[in-house]
Amino acid sequence: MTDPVNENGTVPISKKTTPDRPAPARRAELLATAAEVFAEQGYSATTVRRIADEAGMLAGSLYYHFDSKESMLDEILAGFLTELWSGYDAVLAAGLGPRETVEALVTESFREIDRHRAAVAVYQKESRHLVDHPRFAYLAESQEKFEDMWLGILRRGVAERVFRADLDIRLAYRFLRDTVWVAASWYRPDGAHGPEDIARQYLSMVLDGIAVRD
Amino acid sequence: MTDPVNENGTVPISKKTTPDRPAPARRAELLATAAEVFAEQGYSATTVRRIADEAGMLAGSLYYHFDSKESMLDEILAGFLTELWSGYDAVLAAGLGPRETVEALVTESFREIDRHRAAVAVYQKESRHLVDHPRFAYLAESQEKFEDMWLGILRRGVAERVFRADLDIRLAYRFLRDTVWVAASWYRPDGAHGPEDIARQYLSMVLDGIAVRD
Amino acid sequence: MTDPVNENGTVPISKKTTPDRPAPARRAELLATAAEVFAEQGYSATTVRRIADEAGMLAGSLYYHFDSKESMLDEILAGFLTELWSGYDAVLAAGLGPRETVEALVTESFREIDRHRAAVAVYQKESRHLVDHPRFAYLAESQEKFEDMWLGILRRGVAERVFRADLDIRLAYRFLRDTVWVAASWYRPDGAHGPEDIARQYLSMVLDGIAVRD
Amino acid sequence: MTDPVNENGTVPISKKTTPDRPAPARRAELLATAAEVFAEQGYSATTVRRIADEAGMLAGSLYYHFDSKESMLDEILAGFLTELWSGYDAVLAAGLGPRETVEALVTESFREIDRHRAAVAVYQKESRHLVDHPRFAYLAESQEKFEDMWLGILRRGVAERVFRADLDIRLAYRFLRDTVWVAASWYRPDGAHGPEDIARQYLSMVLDGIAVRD
DNA sequence: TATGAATGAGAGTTCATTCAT
DNA sequence: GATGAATGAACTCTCATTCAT
Repeated sequence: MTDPVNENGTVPISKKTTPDRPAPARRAELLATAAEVFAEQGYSATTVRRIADEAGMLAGSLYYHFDSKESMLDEILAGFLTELWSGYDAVLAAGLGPRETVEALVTESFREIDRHRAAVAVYQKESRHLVDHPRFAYLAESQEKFEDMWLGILRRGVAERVFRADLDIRLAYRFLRDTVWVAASWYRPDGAHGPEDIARQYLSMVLDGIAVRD
Repeated sequence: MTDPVNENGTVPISKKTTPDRPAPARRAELLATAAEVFAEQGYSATTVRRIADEAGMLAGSLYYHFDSKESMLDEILAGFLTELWSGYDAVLAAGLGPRETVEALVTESFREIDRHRAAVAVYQKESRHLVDHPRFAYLAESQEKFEDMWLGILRRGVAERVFRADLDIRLAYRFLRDTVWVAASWYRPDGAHGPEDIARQYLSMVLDGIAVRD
Repeated sequence: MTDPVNENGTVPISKKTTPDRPAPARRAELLATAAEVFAEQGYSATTVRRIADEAGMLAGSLYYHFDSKESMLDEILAGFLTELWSGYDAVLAAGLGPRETVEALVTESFREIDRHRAAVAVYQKESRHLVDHPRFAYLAESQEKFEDMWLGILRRGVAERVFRADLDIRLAYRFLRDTVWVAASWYRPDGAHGPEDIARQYLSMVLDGIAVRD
Repeated sequence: MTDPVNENGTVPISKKTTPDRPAPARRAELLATAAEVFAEQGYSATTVRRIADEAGMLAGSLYYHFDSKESMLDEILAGFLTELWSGYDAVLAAGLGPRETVEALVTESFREIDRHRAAVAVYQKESRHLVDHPRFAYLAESQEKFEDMWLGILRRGVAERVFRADLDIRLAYRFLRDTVWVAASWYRPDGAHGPEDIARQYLSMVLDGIAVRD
């Protein structure tokens, strides 16, 4: 399992009291463990002791690595968003047409689910009631950026007669957004088909529907 | 084993402090309040004091009406499922074709979201990690019934050449299931269009896709 | 089962806010019920609701009859002591010899256990940590009187060569005192032998020992 | 089924938070403190705060060492019984005559009262209503063993013409049993005479009575 | 780096008690 | 006389967090 946090510095806000020096590898492991437990039980229902158990240490020992339970959540979410947007930005920079952009973004999303399922699931579950919390202001920023991105693509698609003109754009946006991310709740990377496979099938349903064409 | 929830919402809760007859109105109010708070903050992050505040009473007073915080959750979820299945069963009994059945079920789901948004949101958020809990065994039963129902309809639809033959049935099932229910997280009943409206647009996307037809 | 409280007025201290008028019979029943439950579970572990359940009413309804849970305990203990001392005083007034007085007192004690087993058991269990409580000052008074009485009898018995001269009087006092009252914990009035029977056998052991005489 | 308590005081408690090895000393101190308070006020009337106060810590801190208030009680009682039976078994193994066995058992009992007065007092006060509780099933087992032991000795003593033939064996058993243990309620180890002293005097009364011989 | 032991705030829950009806 | 609903204080217990070792 790889590390959900990237090279440090791009992680927004998280004030770090713990020294920069000691083993970033251990941190990463611990964050992965925490994400897994958060995903399974929910952030609030997860005890710091449970995470420690899973990591083979005592609860207090986690505080050598992290300021608080909340800062673990922070790092997990920020790491996820940083990585996700780095992928999205690359897609957007490619200057594809609306349909191809949708395809690339959805595929990119499934790849992220594949790589960091737990982090995505945590984001799915917790982001809604975290947006009001000052520390997690970047969630609201990201969501706004997300919304702008999708609405823009959809509008362009409609304008270019690639997407249906009778769509309620905002509804279609929510449909797309949710449809992709809830997959994090059931996706298991050891499945038969990889993320690109699943993305292809999802896109087929989303773009062309499940009904046969007359 | 059949569903442990019975007719009309009064679910078989283990110990009931109050008899069946008196003041089901107050109970219902309190459950609605609890559902609202659970939906907003998550079950675990919700304090019983918060629910009581919202209901204009003291925390301890809730225990005149309910055994525990958990039993409130239980009643909310069981009540929701009871009502949902009563709607679904009526649809299934109507003997419609696959496409019409899908349309009716999705519409019915949005009606349920419209009537009991909070309960649906709670179900969305909490059911995953509750299935292992013996008390909530009926969740697993319901989910199985749900899956069987949808897989059956999809298979029949494919057989009758109403749905596309190239679908991964299990994937399509998850797609349909999640797509509908996540709407509970953003739907607000005071919106411009009612549940039937939204159902119609969702169905249009799901059945025919968002892309223009060639 | 007869009433453990006697004609009112001899009951020490208990301030009564509830009217003197209404049905003293019902009070008596309720006190008997309370004593039974206190005896079984201990005063502290007994909930007022449990007493009410046993009496076929709701917890709040008890407060029509009594000021508080404590005042129930008060009436039970005071009633018991009043009755006990009325019996003891009669014995003491008879002017018997030491051995005969011991026999009469022990017999009287077993009669009290027979009549009001629950009250006696409550006294056994609770009196120790109640003596410091101002409301129950009469317990300390009674115990002092009790001690004086027994020590006097024993000393007289030794002086009159009725009791063994090598006895540690204080130890013998405790021995006699405890020996009798703990019987309340196992005595059941429906047993084969009545209180006089048991008293006789106890006395035989206490006075003459269990070993055969050389 | 044999007694669930094993050799040397470490009783099979269900869930233990702390491993067996470290700091059994602190546990023991805390248990002694708890036993003292339980003995004084009764288990139910004792708050966990009070125990913590007495131990110089905060209430919550107790839960680092013990699962619950109940598990403290459990350890106290099980520890007491373990030690008691280890003493009793040694006596029984010695193969003494009935009178000498009674003397040795009573002496052993007073030694136990001397060493663990609080635990014995707790046992005295609480065991009666705990026997129904599954967790404390070993109390019932111990009581049965106790009864069998005493009845056996008494019967043998009668058969061997050491004890009086006219005794009601069951009554004599209760007499012996209660007579010894209630001493825990007043015994203070700092008294003039040690446990053997008191045992000797008790035995003298029990075996030969308090009356002078004809 | 990690542990063992503790803190302190706050959670869910209980329960004696009150009171309008 | 009794009920139904609520209060408010206190209780057991949990848990994130701290810190000397």
